[in-house]
Amino acid sequence: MTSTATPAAPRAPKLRADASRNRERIIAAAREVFVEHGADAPLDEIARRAGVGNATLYRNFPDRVSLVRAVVLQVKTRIVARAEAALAEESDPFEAFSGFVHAAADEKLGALCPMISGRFDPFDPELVEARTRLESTVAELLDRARRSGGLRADVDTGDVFIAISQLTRPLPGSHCLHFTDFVHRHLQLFLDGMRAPAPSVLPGRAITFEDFKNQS
Amino acid sequence: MTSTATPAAPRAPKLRADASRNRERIIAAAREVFVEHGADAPLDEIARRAGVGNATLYRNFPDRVSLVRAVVLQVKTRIVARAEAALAEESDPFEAFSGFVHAAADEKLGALCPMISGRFDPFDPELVEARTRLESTVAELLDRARRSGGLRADVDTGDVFIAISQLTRPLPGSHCLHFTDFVHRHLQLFLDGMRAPAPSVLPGRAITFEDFKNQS
Amino acid sequence: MTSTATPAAPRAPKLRADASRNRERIIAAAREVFVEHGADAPLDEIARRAGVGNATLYRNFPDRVSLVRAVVLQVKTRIVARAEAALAEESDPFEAFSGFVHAAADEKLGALCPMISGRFDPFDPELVEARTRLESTVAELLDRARRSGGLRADVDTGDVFIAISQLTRPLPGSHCLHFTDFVHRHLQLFLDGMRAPAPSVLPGRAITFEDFKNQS
Amino acid sequence: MTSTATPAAPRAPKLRADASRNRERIIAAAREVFVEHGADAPLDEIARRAGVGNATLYRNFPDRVSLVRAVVLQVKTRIVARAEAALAEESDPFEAFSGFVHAAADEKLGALCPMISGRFDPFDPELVEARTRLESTVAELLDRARRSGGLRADVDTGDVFIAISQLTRPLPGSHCLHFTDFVHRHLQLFLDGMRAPAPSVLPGRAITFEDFKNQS
DNA sequence: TATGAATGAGGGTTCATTCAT
DNA sequence: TATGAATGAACCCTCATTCAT
Repeated sequence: MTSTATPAAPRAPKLRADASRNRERIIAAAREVFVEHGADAPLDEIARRAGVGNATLYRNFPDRVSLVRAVVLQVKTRIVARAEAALAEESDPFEAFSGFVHAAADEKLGALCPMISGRFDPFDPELVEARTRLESTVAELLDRARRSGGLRADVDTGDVFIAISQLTRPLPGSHCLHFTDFVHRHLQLFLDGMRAPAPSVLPGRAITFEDFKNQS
Repeated sequence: MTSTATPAAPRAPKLRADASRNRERIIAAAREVFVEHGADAPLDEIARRAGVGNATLYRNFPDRVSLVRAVVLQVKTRIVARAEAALAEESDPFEAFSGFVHAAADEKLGALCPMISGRFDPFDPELVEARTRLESTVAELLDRARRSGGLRADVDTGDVFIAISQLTRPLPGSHCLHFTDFVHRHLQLFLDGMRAPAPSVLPGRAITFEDFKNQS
Repeated sequence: MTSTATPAAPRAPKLRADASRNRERIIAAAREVFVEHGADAPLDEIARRAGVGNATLYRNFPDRVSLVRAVVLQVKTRIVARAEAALAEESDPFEAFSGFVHAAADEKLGALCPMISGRFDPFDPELVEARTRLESTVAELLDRARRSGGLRADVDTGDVFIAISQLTRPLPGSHCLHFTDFVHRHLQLFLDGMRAPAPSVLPGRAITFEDFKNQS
Repeated sequence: MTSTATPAAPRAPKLRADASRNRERIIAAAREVFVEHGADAPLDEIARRAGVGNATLYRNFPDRVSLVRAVVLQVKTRIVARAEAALAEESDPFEAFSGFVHAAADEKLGALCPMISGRFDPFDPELVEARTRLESTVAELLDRARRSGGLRADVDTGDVFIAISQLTRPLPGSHCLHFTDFVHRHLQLFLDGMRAPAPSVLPGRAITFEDFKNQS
């Protein structure tokens, strides 16, 4: 499904079939390992799990940041797809938004959060594009939900993503895998807090992607 | 004599004045560094920031776990104090609870979350006592809020602490210190989601401390 | 191809030429350093003397025990060769045995003695095989010498190896390298004590390899 | 028994009773620990076992060498006593000598051997005196045995002490405490090899204390 | 190109020794 | 004087990264 038309690497000039396969396997392994062992996981472990030599990993991703970038990009792309699917739904706008949030959580966005410290290039075209698409799509979801009267007025896209990122981050000793149950439970509480009418005044102001532009 | 003045270490048998001072400075430094760099931060950095040699740190805390334990205990103790203060308030029960949550966030509870992986001894008397006091106090806060009609019925103490822990965890490249603004904003959204009447059905069941007893 | 030339490592699956060379150099350096500074000698010193980085040593021998194992195996193998050569001799059986003991001493068996504390896996196939071959060959040497009337009846293989090990251990500040002279002198005294007829009754019972099976 | 007239510290000007007791306890603990854990044993362990603070140990013995010196001196003194007792015996001269060797082994002389690397001052009066008394006493034992026709002519005091030292050194993983059985067995073989008439020609020449004067 | 091996820098920990009470 | 605490140097080991096949 993902491998046929990988939007993650649209500008790579001409990758041989096996090289491209290697690249994908490394990204997949990296995602797994990052989720399991955290962002400081040994790169050798990733290479091993991808079934390639460590030097192959370095050929594809000269440093850790560029590997993280690739993983982040892939996740972002998948989340955009989730958002677009939610937009296409016929259901109640708040429910569509709510469904998207739960779906995005399943992409383990939170697990990636600790990796962003690598300070990406803020002008990286691919990342900028992914972020832009993500923000506009989610903004549209929010707009609809707000107009339908389901969503309180004082929240914005940044609030949504911070909540998803934080509430889905794996707990440290997370061998407790039933932790997944917690996640959707608390996301739901957060979503309930976003419903109109607002029962309280929020401190600060609505957060947008502008507010953490340098972060991803 | 000296021990009564520092409620954080009431059981120290007989510690020399300077040693006790060092111990406190190490814990303080550890807390800072753990919050900034995570639980895997170099112990040498902690020692350096505390102004002691690294071996002094090891004398006081033979391994990383025991240092983390000390920090966790200190934070837990402080949060208990916050909870008790909230109980003593005269205000609306939900507001008291809400105020406690915001106050607890200021203790950087979230920063401790990544440390729990060290697998403490589940029967450690001091930790057990701190946890027990914490749970019972917060349970009382929740009960009052629930009885007053302010709090929805399907949440419990564990839900509160997971939310606080997760929402207050520092973002990775947290040079953005105005991130603190985010925290209270999203805690407030979460709190709003906990109000009665419940607008949705939560997945799973109410979480209590039992559900992560082995974790802290 | 390369493996046949080095009988010391006949089981290496496929080792690159330079890697194999490094491995041998590390073992050689380890043997030197162990003999000089004892089994607790810094591994960094061994790496330095072998002319490789310390991490290379760790790649080849993940822990100290595995390095010691390699050295022990090499020495054992060489001593077996000495024993077999002695068996092949035409001379008087006691002289053949005696010659073997002096030859084994030159392999610095004694220097290995302090290393056995590392507690090897008692079922390690290669070590077991080396020990078995060694014991059977030396038992044969002893048998012949005993049958020829040269050797007293109340000693066995274990007695021989303990004596060799102990009497050839380097003295602490062994800058006195003429110490080697001592060694053969005292081995000879010990050998003279093993001659028939026995002038005294030995305490305890004859020692075999069974008696320190767990030791090597 | 030993504490009443300690010849080990005859020149200490005026030691307070408790200070003197501390000194003795440290030496005793050091001997124990050296025998058990080797010559590199942590000094803190020795202090702990002696029931004193580590700084007290340093006050009495400014560095490791001086502590070792004290232990060696004590052991030498005790062995001299053994030799003098053997001289006083009425029995067959070779048996008297033989009995002394076994008795000296019980003083764990071998365990001290690894410690001598600390390079003592060769002119240290106390050490010189102990060595001189030891050598002359043992030389007398040897002379008598030689004259009685029991001892071969080509061995001397140094040969005896090297053999004792080496054969009584603890084997590395020496949790095997029945190892003690080995010791006397192999000492006996060595002694049998020293009997007259000599069945072989020894390499080198007879060793005296002169040959390792710098060693102890 | 892909690989396994080599490397050096850095963190964790221990211990001999010195300092302050 | 005797003590517990502090210190820094040394060692073990891991891992990101580079090199040679």
